[in-house]
Amino acid sequence: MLSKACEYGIKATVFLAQQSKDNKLSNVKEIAQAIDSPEAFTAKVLQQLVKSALISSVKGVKGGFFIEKKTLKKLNLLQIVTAIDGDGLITNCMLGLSQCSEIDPCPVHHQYKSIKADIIKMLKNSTVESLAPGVAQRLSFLKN
Amino acid sequence: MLSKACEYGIKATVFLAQQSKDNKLSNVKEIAQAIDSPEAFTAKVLQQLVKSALISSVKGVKGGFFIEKKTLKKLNLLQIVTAIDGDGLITNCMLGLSQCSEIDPCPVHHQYKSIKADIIKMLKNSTVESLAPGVAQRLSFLKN
DNA sequence: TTTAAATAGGATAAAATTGTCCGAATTAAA
DNA sequence: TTTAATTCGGACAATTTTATCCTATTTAAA
Repeated sequence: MLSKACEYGIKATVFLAQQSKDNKLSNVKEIAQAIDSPEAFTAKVLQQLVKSALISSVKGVKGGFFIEKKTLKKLNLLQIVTAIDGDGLITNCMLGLSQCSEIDPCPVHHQYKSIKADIIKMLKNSTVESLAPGVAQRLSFLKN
Repeated sequence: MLSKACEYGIKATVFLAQQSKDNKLSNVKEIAQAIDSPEAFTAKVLQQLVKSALISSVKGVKGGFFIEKKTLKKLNLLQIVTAIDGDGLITNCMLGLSQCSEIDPCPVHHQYKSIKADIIKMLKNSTVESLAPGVAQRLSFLKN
């Protein structure tokens, strides 16, 4: 469903949402530890998210990553997924047909349509701000 | 969501369901053409499905693949997905946590739960026998 | 001004997935 | 009985994804 890069990206961003509420910066090492991910690979993913302007970074000593207050209000998982994995989740046919549509559907097009809509709705409704408190209160987890 | 191998496996099986109703065998070349897939790779997938006993094969001249009448009645997409991709779709957490459960959930566990259930239900309800007629009548397609 | 901590970015490596090739075994038909 | 069409199985190759490493750049603080 989601690539590893995307999984890390989501977890990192939810972690950052937590920290950013307290105006804290987090560096790659802290983030990778918090979400139990490979440090260097996570760094690449974070760079991608910075380039996509979903998160922000400060270079140099005492630098790190954070999410702008303004961004925090609106940032949802669909934005992260799209930034990292592209829009395949939205556009791809379940059976991989390059042209699968209402008119020329694959055999499961109609059944899959509503599921895909639910996935997108779920991702869009999941703002990182709404997910962060659960993690802070240890009601949900970013690692085992 | 599904691997390429799995996509080919599903399409091949739906095609075979069609042919098997007329007691026709199909060889790899025919199948690969019908579903627009790489021949040698498709052969591997078909071998996997034979080993899993979801489809059958006849070796030698005039040989090929087919689905037993008995099997045809019950064969659904979940069986094919599980045979090729394993049970990851059923067991995996959306964020890749190795231990994600009702008690120790990831941040999207509860939201994803019902979607996952819908996907599984959809796959289980999609028997190849139910999908084949649409393809035969050109109401749905296995390739563009 | 020097040092050290941090992000940025490029090159490379490892692993997984996707895809190809070839020879062995099987079997219908010439 | 030979031939040719076919599945089967192993080895290999290409591509993509995942992951690591190293150097450059930035910048706060000693």
